[in-house]
Amino acid sequence: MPESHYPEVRSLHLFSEMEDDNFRTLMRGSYVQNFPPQIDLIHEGESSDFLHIVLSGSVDLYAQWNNRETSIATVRPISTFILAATIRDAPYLMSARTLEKSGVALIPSQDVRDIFDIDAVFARAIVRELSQCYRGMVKSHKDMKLRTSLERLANYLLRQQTRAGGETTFELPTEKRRLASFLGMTPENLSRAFKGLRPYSVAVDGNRVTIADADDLKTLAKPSPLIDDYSS
Amino acid sequence: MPESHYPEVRSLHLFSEMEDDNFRTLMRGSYVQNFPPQIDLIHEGESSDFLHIVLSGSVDLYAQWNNRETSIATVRPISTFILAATIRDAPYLMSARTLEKSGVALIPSQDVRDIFDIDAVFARAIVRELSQCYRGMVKSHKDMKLRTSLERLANYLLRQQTRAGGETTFELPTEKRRLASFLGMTPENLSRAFKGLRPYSVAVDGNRVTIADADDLKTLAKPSPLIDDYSS
DNA sequence: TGCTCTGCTTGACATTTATCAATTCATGCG
DNA sequence: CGCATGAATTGATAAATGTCAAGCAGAGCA
Repeated sequence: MPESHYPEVRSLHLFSEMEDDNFRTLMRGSYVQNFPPQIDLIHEGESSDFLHIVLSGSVDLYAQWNNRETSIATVRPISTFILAATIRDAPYLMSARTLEKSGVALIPSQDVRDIFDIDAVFARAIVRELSQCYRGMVKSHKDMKLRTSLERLANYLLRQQTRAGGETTFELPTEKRRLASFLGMTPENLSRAFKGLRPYSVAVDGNRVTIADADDLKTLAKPSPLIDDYSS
Repeated sequence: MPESHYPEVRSLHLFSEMEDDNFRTLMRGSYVQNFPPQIDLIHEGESSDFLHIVLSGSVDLYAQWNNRETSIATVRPISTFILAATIRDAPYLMSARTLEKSGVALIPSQDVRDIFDIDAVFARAIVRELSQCYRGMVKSHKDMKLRTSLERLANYLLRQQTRAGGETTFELPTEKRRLASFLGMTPENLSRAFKGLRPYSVAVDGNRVTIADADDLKTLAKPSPLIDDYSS
């Protein structure tokens, strides 16, 4: 990997505190690649040869079974993905594809495991990252099992509004078909769900969403930090 | 905690390799308690004061939202739960209640974090445990999003059969109402789903399930190691 | 034995969600 | 500009799932 990329990788929680020698060892074996949109980076079931880091663009994590497919998460810069598979040296449970033109760093899994064994600071950082991922997954699971699709959409919109700094109007960061898959519904149903939110002051025009009265929407959505706050 | 319990706790992957001094420090601050059935041990939203270890009996992890409740996992001896909350010093995302009379060890979270910071072997063991939990959660999530309730039940039964050593007939380890909640359906629907599996050689009598022809059932269930193999 | 409790099952019905087909809409391109 | 493409929407319908109410069955107990 060219040294010009070191600072941005180093700025990740995962790498920011570790020994410089170990960091440089990790980087030396790695490389950065640019991918066009819609390229499969990894596929579930494969063995995990590299830890991946999204440096630019965005990557969709998804899974398939019996000819069905579902989107599980979107990874945005700068974060890692499939850390758990790398650590356990186990097969990927999810596939990953670029959503747009994206830069991805690849660090050999074996190097990660080696450094993990000798750098306690790095190991602790991994624990923090993993526990965050775990809790995120628990929250998604609760969202899925406890809410109807309309409620999931309502809460999703409120989260996006927060991400957009609380603006009344904001852009959906993703295609609607993919959003539907992420929310566990069909594109047709997502369309209807948007209409179903109109009585709660939600208006949609293309990718532009307006929530005129967030408090009104919250009476339906009933957001909870134990499901919707992805920062804790 | 009485020293008589040390060996069984020590036998956990999480503790088996760590420094003896550190292990004893952890144990000294801990205690063991016996609980009757249906006792709430922790409740979601509370701060995580203790890492819990199930020594005997069984514990249900569940979550609530808006007056709805769903069962997320069952913890059986000897395993820990809510490790991620302990490590992050964050609120519990799930509640836990005893399903039967159960013995539980409680280790102060602050002690776990302290030892975690000074014992690299322990930190690594935590990583392994956490990554296992994470992958388990991903699998549950895929199960939920990619399969119908009938398919989830079919695969659940095949997993239970494996757990029971592959016997044609085995016992459900849990109440049907809780199984329904775990599988993300109502008890009524679970009843109907069992009937729906009769053409696939599944017979139910109370808690006793017979799968006459597992291959037949598999044509419906299409089990996949990337969803159903909880050991990897 | 009968009683009571609780969980399970069943049936009728309502709601939610998916599927299929057709149409509209936006976008890029020759 | 017109056309082709793929996404989004809409309507009609079907399938899956939930809800409500009633009945059934087994466990514990007097």
